[in-house]
Amino acid sequence: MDYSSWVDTSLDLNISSIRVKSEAPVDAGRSGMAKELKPTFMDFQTKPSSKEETGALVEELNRVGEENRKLTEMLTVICESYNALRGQLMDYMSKNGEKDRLAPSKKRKSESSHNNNNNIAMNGNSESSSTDEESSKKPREEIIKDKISKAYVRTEAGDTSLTVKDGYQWRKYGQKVTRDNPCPRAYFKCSFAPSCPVKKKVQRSIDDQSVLVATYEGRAQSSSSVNGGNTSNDDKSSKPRTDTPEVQKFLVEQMASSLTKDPNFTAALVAAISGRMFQQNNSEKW
DNA sequence: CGTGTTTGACCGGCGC
DNA sequence: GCGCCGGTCAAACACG
Repeated sequence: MDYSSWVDTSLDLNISSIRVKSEAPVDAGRSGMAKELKPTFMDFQTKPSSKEETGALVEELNRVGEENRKLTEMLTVICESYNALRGQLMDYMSKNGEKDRLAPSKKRKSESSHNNNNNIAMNGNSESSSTDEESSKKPREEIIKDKISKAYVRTEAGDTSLTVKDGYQWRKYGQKVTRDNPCPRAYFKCSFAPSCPVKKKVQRSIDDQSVLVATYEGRAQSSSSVNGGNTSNDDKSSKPRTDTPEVQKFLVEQMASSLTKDPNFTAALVAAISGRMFQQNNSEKW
């Protein structure tokens, strides 16, 4: 999936002060970043007084703080957009789910009945799939509460691991070869909190083995854990409390954490900031 | 040494 | 009741 096509990665950050020291003209058409940064570097060669230095550091601190604040705001917006998009997707899936439910299933009786129960209980929210083979031995009330959704993740060729990077922490507790798929199925528990009931199953698609099918089960308990791994199991009747500031903050922190750990994101961020600096330098000059 | 993974054993539901 | 099957447990192991 190409996320770059979804999100405009150009950052409107407050980085203008970075270029304050760079007064030397730069040939934007021909010079690269190394050339461009050279005047800034040279300026640091001249020794400022300690007062000036402190002022510069304070200014830098303020600038970084402002960047941090803007990034946080951006993440909040992204989070909200994500939730809105997910809602639309769920609506769409629920419409399609109606059709799927009418189709007869070759699965075992308990599984098909269970799926129907879930579809009803979840307002058609589960990602309906003819290959859905969820089985549950949970008490009735848990079945009603639990949500099941699927995610399809394409992996690189040669990647034999059953790891789906979804930004959450999982602990593998089992692996099993199932009857209808020669590829082993891995079982994960949410490791965010010991009491978190969310589980995940990951198995390669029997049709396309480069695709991992991740099945999310259950939902985080609202009291004991804020949101450990409930990635997409909410529905209209029981939306996650993303509207509370605490959860908003937690979600933002989670996303920031997972993003900053991603080298691709940091590289993109650096590129975006560099590009922005480059642009602003040019626009100031011209 | 703490944490996460692996893997065989075990358990419970279901069909026959 | 028995066997099959999916799911879970927990001891052993690997790793940083």
